[in-house]
Amino acid sequence: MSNKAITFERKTSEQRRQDLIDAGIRCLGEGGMSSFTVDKICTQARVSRGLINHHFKSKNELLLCIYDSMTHYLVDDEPALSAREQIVSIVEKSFDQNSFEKSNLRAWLAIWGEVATHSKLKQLHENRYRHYKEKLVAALNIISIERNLNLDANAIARQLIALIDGLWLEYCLHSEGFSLDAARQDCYQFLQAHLGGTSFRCTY
Amino acid sequence: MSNKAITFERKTSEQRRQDLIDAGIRCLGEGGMSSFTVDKICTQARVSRGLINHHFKSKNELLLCIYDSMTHYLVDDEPALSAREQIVSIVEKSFDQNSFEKSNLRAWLAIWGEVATHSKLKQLHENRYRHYKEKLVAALNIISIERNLNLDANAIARQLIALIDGLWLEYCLHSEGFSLDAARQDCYQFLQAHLGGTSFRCTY
DNA sequence: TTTACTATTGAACGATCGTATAACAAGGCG
DNA sequence: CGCCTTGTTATACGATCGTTCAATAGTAAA
Repeated sequence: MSNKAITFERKTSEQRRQDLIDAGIRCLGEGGMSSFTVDKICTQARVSRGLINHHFKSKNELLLCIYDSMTHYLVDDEPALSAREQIVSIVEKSFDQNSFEKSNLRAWLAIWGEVATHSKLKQLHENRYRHYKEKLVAALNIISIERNLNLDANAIARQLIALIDGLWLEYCLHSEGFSLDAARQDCYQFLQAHLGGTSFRCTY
Repeated sequence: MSNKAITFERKTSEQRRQDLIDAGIRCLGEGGMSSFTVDKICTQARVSRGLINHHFKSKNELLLCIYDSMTHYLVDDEPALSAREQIVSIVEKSFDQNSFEKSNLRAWLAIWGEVATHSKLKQLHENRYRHYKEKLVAALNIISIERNLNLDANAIARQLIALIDGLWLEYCLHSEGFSLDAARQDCYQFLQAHLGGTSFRCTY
């Protein structure tokens, strides 16, 4: 009975969901939204086609779960950090070796392209973005008060986010002459110019 | 004979190509790459489905022509302008009322998502980008020499492009609290910080 | 008017899309 | 063992995808 031929691998629902999420991200990274296909996702996950609709209500729900999975690392708060450390943490996470990788960036690009269209995805994205930006603005305001700078925290946050996303975009679309360190330095140089001092030149 | 019922409108091949290009851009703007469908494009262009493959070798060739059309305005050189004026021109064009519009941005986003995948589109995009960046670097170098600044023109160009694209992206994905003037000011503030003086604060 | 050419339509094709569903396999529990 | 729940496969379905092609409408030249 233990030698009986096993025709398929059986997993926990949660495990299989994660498999499908990972497979979906890989598909998005390889061929964008046009590769985000039930067929291709299930092939990637080494699973029969019908399985997606067993673990997810629809392909769209899978996409939402994928977005959730991809943004999860941005949400975990570390309240123990100082304002400056929080900002540094955001920059470092953005250009971390793991996340700042071609296929991951392409997956992001594909999702961004859908955000404008899908209302639920848009809503989810706006919530994440708001949380992300508010965190940044709060940290900037603390620094502004600490250093008596009278900053326009909102504008700086907007510019920093734009800079980070723009650097991602540039790296994703034409990586020649690009490096993580250069991107990091671009951000710290920007922060230094606005917040003064050498407190952002450091390596973290 | 002049009163005979006209069953369809006949146009020049060139005119019809442009119609299809415009329709394709509109589709991309409305629903991203998943709305870039022969059916929808032809409906937009008020034309029968078969016509795309008469005027274009394939849907992919249409996409390349669309990219060409969308980037055309970036390529036209105006050698009469000074270095500073060239940079100002780039910023102004980027946040011009016509190009900086939701549906246009969404079309760009959709195309960016495809660039990573399609080799021909990627090649075309890299050429355009190289030309664009070189123009910027050259102008920055001139200013650097004029003002004795010893700039890292390459880094500044990279950052400025990232800032512009990132602002586009932010506006496209969550436009709340965004304005063209704010984006323009962000760019000029950035330039002022690096190039000094008040020469980039001006209105153009 | 005839002829040649091109723009246009509309139907058809095979392929692939997302989803629904029936049949089956595996494991827990009585 | 038999029953029940659930993970999994395989197939089928209608819709839509991009492309091809024969037929038709309009225009310009002969």
